[in-house]
Amino acid sequence: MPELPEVEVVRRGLETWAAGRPVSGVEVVEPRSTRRHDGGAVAFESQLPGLRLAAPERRGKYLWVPLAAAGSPPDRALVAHLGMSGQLLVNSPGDPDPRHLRIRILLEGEGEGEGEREGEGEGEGEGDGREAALELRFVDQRIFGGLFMDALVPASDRPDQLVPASVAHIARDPLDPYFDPDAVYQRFRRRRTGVKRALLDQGLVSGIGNIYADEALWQARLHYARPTETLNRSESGRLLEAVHAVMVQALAQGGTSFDSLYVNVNGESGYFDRSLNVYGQAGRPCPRCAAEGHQSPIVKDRFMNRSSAYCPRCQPVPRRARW
DNA sequence: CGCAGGTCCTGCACGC
DNA sequence: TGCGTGCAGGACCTGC
Repeated sequence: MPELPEVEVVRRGLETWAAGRPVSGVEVVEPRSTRRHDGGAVAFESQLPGLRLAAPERRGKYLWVPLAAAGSPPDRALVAHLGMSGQLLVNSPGDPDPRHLRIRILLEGEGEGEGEREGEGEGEGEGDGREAALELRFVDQRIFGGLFMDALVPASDRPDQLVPASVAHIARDPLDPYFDPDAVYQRFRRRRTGVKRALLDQGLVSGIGNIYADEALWQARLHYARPTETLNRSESGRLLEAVHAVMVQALAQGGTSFDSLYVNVNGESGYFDRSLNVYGQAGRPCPRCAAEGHQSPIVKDRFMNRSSAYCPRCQPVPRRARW
């Protein structure tokens, strides 16, 4: 499941392979994957070609590529959300289609102005690959994700920054240079909900999904049902630092190479195999308690239609709880 | 058949 | 009464 670190890996891959290229063609294979585009698949296919991709940006789990018409600065963006199972892949146009291909976007080579096509450029020319056409593919088994275009508007807190209108309600994430932990703490105090709900609310802090929420809560030794208004400043700070640490670690381990013609987004980063302390670990001993000589198996609860894993010993249920 | 979960949408309960 | 806001839960979707 792509969370912030996985999306950041995709952003970097796009920056390397796609930025600077003009779109020369679009095929929407699955219309539901463009359901958030105004006008749907037909409009998407007709509006995107001819625009040039600028440097990709990200906020939380949202990724966007500013789009510019020839001779103009970007005023809109191609927005991507990977949902539960989305991938963005960069391929050569002739490569065989993957199983759940939903959208393909043909990108011209860099540098060349007009579409110079000379036979199949399959094995010829080569160079550094910058001149060859590429195919950007959106692959998504469950169709929770999608691609759409949207106007760029000034960010509410920093009018010099542009964000897609549909992303304006998403809070800054813990890796954002302008992320403000104290402002989040103030909002925790005003809320009347449990801390895990708050962590998953993308309008409060963005980029956190179910897996990293559980991991960060474990790291900060907080139970998921702890009422946010009872957190003190140091607990809030500890929690947000834990979220940051979990994301940085995942990025370091999941940021596998994208020096091949393949943008890695499969969500199977090494992080999932090696570093999970509670998520998916039900029944196994809590690593922290084990290190202290105690045997304390991880518990899995059903909660807000999701699983929540925690250690009952070092993350005890609070006296007052908000589920 | 139930489970996996990110986001949008709906509806409810407030307070003014 | 009406409106805005905050919060909770369901719908969406497919493969195992």
